[in-house]
Amino acid sequence: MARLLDETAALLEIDAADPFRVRSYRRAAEAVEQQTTPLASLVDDPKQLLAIAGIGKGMAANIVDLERTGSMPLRDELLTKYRPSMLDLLRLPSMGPKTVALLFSALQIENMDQLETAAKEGHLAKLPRFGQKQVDKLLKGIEDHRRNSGRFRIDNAGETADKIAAMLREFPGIETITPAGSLRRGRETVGDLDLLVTGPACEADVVSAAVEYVATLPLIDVLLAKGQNKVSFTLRNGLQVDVRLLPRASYGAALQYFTGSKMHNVSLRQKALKRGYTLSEYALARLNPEEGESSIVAAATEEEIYAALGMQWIAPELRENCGELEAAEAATLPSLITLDDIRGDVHMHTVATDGAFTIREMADAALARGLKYIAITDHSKNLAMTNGLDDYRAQAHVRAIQAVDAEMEGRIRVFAGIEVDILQDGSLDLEDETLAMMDVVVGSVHSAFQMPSDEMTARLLRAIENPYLRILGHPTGRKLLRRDPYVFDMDGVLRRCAELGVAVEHNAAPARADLSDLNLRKAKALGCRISVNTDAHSIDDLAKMRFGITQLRRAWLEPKDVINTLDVDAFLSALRPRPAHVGA
DNA sequence: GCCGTTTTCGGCCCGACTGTTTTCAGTCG
Repeated sequence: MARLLDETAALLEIDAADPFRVRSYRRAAEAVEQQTTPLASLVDDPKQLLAIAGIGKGMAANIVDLERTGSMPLRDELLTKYRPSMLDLLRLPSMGPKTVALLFSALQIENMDQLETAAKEGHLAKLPRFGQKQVDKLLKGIEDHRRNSGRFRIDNAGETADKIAAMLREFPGIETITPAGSLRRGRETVGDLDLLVTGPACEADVVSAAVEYVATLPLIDVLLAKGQNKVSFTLRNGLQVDVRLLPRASYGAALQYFTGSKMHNVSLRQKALKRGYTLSEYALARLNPEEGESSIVAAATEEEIYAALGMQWIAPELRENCGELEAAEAATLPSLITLDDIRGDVHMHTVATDGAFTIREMADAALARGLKYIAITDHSKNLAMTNGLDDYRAQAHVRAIQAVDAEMEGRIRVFAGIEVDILQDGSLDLEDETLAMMDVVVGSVHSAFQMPSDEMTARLLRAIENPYLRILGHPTGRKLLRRDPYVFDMDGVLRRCAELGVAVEHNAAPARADLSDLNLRKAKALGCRISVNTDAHSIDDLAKMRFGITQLRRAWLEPKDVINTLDVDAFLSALRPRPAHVGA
């Protein structure tokens, strides 16, 4: 529904509608996307729809139509004038609604193939604002779009940011480099990289030399723009990088501004205006300064700016215009979970299956990271390609893990576990006798392609009834940028997990970002015990915990919401109790 | 199309860069 509303906004824009009307459709799309209760249940009660900020009478009617019929009159009408394929064109660089409308009215161009043909055959030249440069840029844009229209994983973008930062630091007088944008906000993926740079070399009178240095970095594939203090370029993998060089005095304002999100900033600026200020990327300033009074109120740090607006400083992960501004005004922001709060990591692999290190090596590495307990959870036999453990090997592996636990002499506890496969019918692929030996049984689905949603739901519901299963591992099976999540009744499964005391795992590895922040909020609301684990296959993977924490923070989670923050004894008793007949 | 300590009309965030417009429109973040 959010996508349909967003498309309608784009079509309205192409139709040259009132820009504020367009914005209201965009706002409604965002509001719809943020809902944690199914819209179907709100449709029958208009009061609940109208209670959502950004949804008024007209939009509520649209939402009811979308829910009941899958479309709405305005969208249908616009689609008789324009084509859905024209929306793809908006993704090309320097292509906005006006240009798309012009191309359609003048040359009947309605998709990317037609645009490419027209560009190559020189038909564009007769249009206003279309010189050779514009045409070249467009052709390059089409090529890039086909090669790489996706976003980039946060860990890969982070590594790239580090690499560029190291090069920038070579320039004398560049001191501080901070990634902003969605990387700083901790989104799972980023569309581009925003790097803010400051230091003596960035002061207004000398900045041009530093700009020149940035614009000639050897890793640049295409230089897109070079301004007084901004350089934009793409890398060979298609990632766009925006570097901004700013004086110290306004660094906080710039950091706030370029961290976003857009909707957070728009709301913040509105609040500033109501207080008689104007906020830009340079400063928070008085609208009408008294004679002889400086207009600048705050600019050097983010803390000053939020404080001057009567707010607590807001962690970047929360800046999505999702209630954080109101909470900051009321001083009721949550004390978000941090990496230091994490004491255990209970999902990892060793050389016994598809890991790269031994039990002892994993334990030593975890100890070095300050963890108090871990669980070794290698694969079970159904994952033959990983050399998965059958009952006999799994039982021997338990004894090997217990031996390492003894070797560690209490410096870190090493629990015996297994990542048991949940089969098609919802049963587990090891005997109860084997599972009974495990401290931590993580149940995971490893094959669910094209399984209907209701079968998948039944499979998970049956699996979590097994009394030995203590953690539902990477529940959605999602692999970011590679695979769609398994589709099932998420609410129903989470609710049953909460009832049974089965913990739900948030897999910290960026490639396996399982529970989106939305689902994490749902899990919390439904009373689930949430466990964050790295699913480490090597000692380096243990560092990925920080990406998991970022997603937890985006879901407004505090230490008490995650069981891995507990001491070892409390952690074990937070898990579903093991069946009584196991004995002492 | 939404919204209200300026409440049913008249506002709605702010600035930089590009290209080719000789004064600024369109795009972008």
